[in-house]
Amino acid sequence: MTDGRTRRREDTRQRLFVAAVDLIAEQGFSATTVDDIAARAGVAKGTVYYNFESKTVLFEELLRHGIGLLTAEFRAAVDGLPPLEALGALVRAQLEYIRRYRAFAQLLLSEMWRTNREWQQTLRLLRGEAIAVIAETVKAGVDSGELPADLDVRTASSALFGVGLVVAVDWLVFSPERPIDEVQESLLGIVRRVART
Amino acid sequence: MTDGRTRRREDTRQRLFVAAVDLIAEQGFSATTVDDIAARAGVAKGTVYYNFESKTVLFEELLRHGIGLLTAEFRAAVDGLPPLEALGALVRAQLEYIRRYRAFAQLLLSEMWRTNREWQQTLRLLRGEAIAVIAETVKAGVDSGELPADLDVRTASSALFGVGLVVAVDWLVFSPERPIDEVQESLLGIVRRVART
DNA sequence: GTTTTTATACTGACTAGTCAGTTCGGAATT
DNA sequence: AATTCCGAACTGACTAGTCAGTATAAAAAC
Repeated sequence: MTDGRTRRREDTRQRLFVAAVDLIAEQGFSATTVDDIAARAGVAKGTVYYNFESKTVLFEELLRHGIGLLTAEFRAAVDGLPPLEALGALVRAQLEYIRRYRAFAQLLLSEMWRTNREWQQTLRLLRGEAIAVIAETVKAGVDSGELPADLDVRTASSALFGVGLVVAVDWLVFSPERPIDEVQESLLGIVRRVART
Repeated sequence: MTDGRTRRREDTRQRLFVAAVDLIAEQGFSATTVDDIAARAGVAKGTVYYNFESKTVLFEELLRHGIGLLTAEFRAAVDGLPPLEALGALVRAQLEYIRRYRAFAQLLLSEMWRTNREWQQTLRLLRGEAIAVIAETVKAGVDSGELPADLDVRTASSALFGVGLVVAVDWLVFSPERPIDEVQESLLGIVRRVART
């Protein structure tokens, strides 16, 4: 499994992911060509098709990979924490993630609300997995009375997810000169205020 | 000015705008072909190029048109109101707008944070105009002490703009069965809580 | 009030170019 | 020896933009 060959191949796939993420975040899926992706990854075009069935499949696996990481970080962040603190930890984890994988976040934001695309179903599913972690936390908070009882769990969870994404990416794109810690503070402030019973 | 010819032409342009908005909202700018737009508008492809210089220019004029409407509604909404009420009026105006032009809102959300696109500069400028109205209101509120003094005007304004957009579109795409009034209420609730000094 | 002219609006086949995906012999890596 | 990658040529479907020609309002001439 981790012999030289598989490692080498994993490395190529990783380089293709990185190249694809950067380009698609900038230009969108359709405007990004497979030739571009191969060139930026420093790889021949044939290699792309040796490693991935198609451009669409490459993108889908990319989404799976990226959101999988995010979901894992969400799970790790809330582990064992009481609801209110878990909520803060989620915001921090999301921003930490966006800071690290800004291009992927930008890509997510741009492709998340699309309809009528081949991979839309995949994206919807993955989004659900990430939000489920948030929803569990919110539900626990509402059940235990630490969060307002009138809070609608599903709405609040997806709103939280989307708002973190939009505020952080907005900052990165339109005010990149500012430290992202400020986003974190103001977002935490907002969430805390809203979470007050 | 309003003879048969100009009216007919205006009508054609309007139909092209509507067709383009719907398709681009669903598929994105690059994935939408000029043939598609023409077909949906019930017009020959040549007509698109008779009325607009290029696909990009059509899109830019569409953005100008759409955001111009939004900015005008913002201006009308805050007119003469004291800061706190003006803030609520802005939220309501934005949601009212999104309810009416949902495809345009979806399109905005998807294309807003792109970089390296020909029309990116235009979009950035237009976004600035809309946010300026929000910023004026927030600034007046901070100056008069009705809003927290530690509120950063620029950040708060763009956050408000983005959050309204993302929450509303998220709702439209992922929970369209719910009445949008509920979004308005919960958004207003959030803004009110955050605005508390 | 009818006919002729003109300007405007539209048409759709056509061109020139692009891009996803294929193919495959050979080179490099393990 | 087997796997992985290279690279370059090729195909076929698709797409932005063009342009010569048509239709039709309104204005001009009769």
